[in-house]
Amino acid sequence: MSQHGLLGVLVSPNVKETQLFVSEAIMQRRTVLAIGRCSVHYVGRAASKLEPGERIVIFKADGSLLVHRSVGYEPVNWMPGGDTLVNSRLVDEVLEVRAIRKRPVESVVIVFDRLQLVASFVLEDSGDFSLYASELDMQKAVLVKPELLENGFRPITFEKKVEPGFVDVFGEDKDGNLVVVEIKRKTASKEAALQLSRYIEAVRARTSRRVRGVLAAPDLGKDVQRMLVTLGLEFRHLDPHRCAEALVRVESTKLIDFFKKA
Amino acid sequence: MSQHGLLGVLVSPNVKETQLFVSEAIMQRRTVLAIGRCSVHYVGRAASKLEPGERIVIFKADGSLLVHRSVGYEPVNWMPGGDTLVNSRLVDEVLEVRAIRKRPVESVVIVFDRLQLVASFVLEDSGDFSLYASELDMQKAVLVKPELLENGFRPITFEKKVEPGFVDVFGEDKDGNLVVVEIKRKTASKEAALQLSRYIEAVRARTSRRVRGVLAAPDLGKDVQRMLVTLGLEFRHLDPHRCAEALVRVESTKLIDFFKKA
DNA sequence: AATTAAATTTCGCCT
DNA sequence: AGGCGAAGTTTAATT
Repeated sequence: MSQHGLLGVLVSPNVKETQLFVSEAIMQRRTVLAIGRCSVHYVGRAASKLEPGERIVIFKADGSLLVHRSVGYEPVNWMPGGDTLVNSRLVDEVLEVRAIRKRPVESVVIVFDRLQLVASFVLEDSGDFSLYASELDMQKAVLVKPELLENGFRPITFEKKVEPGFVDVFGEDKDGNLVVVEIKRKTASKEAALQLSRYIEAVRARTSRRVRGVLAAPDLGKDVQRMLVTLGLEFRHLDPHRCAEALVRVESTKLIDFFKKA
Repeated sequence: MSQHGLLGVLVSPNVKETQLFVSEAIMQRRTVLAIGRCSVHYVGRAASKLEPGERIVIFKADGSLLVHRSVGYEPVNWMPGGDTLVNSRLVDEVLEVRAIRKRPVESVVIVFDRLQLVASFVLEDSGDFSLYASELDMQKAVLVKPELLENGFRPITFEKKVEPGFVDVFGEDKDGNLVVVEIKRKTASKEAALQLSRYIEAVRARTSRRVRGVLAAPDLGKDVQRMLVTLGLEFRHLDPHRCAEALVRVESTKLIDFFKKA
């Protein structure tokens, strides 16, 4: 296993030693943390200017960059990774770090005049990240546990291409009727109802069987219930959290098998 | 001025001293940085699990929290600030940090079993942040420099309510025709064209004068040019960057005066 | 409080 | 490479 962990720390360094430290660390594709007083200029899709102040700056191995202020979940300035090039230099007693990328063409320039803490790392991180109950996960939950939607429901396919777009889940109910299911992980809007209605028409054009349309979501938006009645569609409550629970109870191997045969 | 800057650093601390350090720093509303091996569990609007690995974790003064992996601009886990409560405790030789908030009810639990660097700060940051060339700024740019849109254009109002929605800019051209302008800061879509078309109809219903519709954007989406021709509308190239430049050249005082009389 | 529109949205998937 | 839609989207503005 290659070297990893904390590789170097500078406490209250001067600008010159910081430049040497940072330029080497970035060249070596390490993660660099810099806390200090800086100003930031961004030009690209828009343009922004951040006056001097103390911030946390992170330079990652993929070229991505984050500038964080003392409050707020979102970075005040940033640069996505990928084709971003980062380099640093000394200019008149200050440290200037430039990050530039093309497509879209944009650049972030950070100028430090005082540093409080600078560190570099190689983060060893192979841990899996799994997210449950996205819209896709809700589809899967209905497939592996159809009673979440309705008793006796038997799914046939999912993400099936029908002309106007995609049907989330397609199946049969206990009486043998075709069922088209549109799943939303948030409050379903009128657009969702109209979308489902278009699907239904496309399906009905290809069969003489009775076709039911079910909008499955945790909630219904304003006036959508009325619209569903008008369109001859049904609403079914579907809770993202219960979908997540249903998925957790299924071993991933079984889930993989299910989707292989689906 | 109150105490600020770097308040404490721990290099490769054990879990116990980290818990003491972190709990005190969070209580004092300081910014805390922790780099170490951890796992993360999130439950709330969705649910996620992050297996152990080395990450950068930031706890901010407002309760917000970020977990960053070695690559990628976005945090793998996070918590917005506001009503978030953060606390930490020792559990079986590991450090557990919990962040909980209501509305929406969600929680992030981070478990550290090894730390590489821990630090706390008070970030002194009063520097202004200004962003140029948002869609609103593009409207302003056209108002203070109408020739950005077209020679002889004279703006009358902006964000004027017309029935189907809002008109971005409303004015007259050099021949005295009414001009309705819809501004988009990105590639204009068909929807933008239809939106403008609806505006135009609403305006025409209230006047006998000739009414021109201009869609101003940096670019046109697929087939939108054809749609504009069909709808009898015009396209005008409008560059966000040039709008930003135009705004920079206008002193903020003059801009304020302009909008007061507008 | 709820709905809509924008975001330097990002990110994925499909055409 | 471009377009469409989802996101633990977030955020701000407006009804």
